[in-house]
Amino acid sequence: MADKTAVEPRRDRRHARHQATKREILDAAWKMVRDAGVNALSLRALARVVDMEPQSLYTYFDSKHSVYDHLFADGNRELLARFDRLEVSDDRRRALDAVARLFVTFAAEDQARYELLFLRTIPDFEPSPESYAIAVEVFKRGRSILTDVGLRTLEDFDLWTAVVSGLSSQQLANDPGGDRYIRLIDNAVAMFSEHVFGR
Amino acid sequence: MADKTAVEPRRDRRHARHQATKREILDAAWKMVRDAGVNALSLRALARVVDMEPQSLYTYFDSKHSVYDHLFADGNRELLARFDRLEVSDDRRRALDAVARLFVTFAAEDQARYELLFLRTIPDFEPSPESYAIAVEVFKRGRSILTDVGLRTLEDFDLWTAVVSGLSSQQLANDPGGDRYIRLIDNAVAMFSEHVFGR
DNA sequence: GTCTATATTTGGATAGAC
DNA sequence: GTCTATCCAAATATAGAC
Repeated sequence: MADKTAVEPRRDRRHARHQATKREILDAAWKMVRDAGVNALSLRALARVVDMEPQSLYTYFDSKHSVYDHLFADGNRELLARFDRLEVSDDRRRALDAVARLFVTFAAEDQARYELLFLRTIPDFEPSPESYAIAVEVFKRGRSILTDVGLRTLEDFDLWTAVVSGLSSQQLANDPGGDRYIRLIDNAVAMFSEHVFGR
Repeated sequence: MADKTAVEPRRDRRHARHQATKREILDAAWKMVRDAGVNALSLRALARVVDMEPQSLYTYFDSKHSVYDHLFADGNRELLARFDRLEVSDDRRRALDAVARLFVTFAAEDQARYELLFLRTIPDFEPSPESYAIAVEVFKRGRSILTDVGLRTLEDFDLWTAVVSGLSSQQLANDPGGDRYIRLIDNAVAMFSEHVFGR
């Protein structure tokens, strides 16, 4: 496929244009789900926002679920990128704190994204294998950081994810836009760390 | 209102019949949301199940949101009842364990109910004041148990709810029907208890 | 209290012209 | 790639007969 684009530059530009429009549609979709909730997304409304007829969206997406699928991939790519940018401290407590903060912040930023990525709230939607693969990468990356700082058993890892996702979901549910639970990260990490590693 | 029913017994029976049908509809609604997710509830489908025309449901509920509202109240009443049945041990660790187990079990039993009660996942739905009052009662009851066992600050309470809701949401998301996170309750309670109260 | 009839809106999706 | 035209199904909700 890469050779073709070298031979036919017009293809390239056409492709780029296509991708740009697709991106524009997805950005609009993000705005919609953020404003009204993941389950309030409709193709008609989406088309209106990007100033198209609803039918034209099918040039870019096979179905509504395909739009969701791209959002799902988007979100996971963003989270993965943040993990990749993370500098993991040698100090265990610092490292754990950074990971927790990264995740809870990511979650708290966007309720809709959190729902889409971590809860199964859209009837009949499940990510395509390609999109799911990104989510698996995210999981692996998170897990490997924690293994590096000394978290050895699955049980400890599960306890960790429970604490971090608990802070995230409580933040979103009880203090959206605030920092009531974000402020607890330090405390929570101390609790976890002391329990698993001792003082 | 109570005097009226005393004077007109027929009213009583009519009322009882009405309530029974209403209950039947709500039970069917529970089954639907459990099977297909909270957002997949439709009045048409609901009517089909209870063998009615969709329009007849309006005799019992003002709107679809009113159905959701009754489910919301149902769920909270059930949780409240379980709290009321709970015998709180004098031993702190035992008491905390019982509360955590009560909640996580309640959550794990029914994904849809959890979503309805604790996540905001239905576009535009919010509980009526009357239904919300029950949720507040639940909160108060949980909070008072924890205060009784020595949990004094809001911060500690928030940390507690984060841990418990974290176990719940992870159980539902990553091991529905299983006990991967339920098995961690003991461990999690130990962690929390040691951190807040010391050994 | 339940029905028929119907209004109204909205939704996802396809065919085919340009 | 975008449009017009259109389909079809489903949704919530109301009016009025029985």
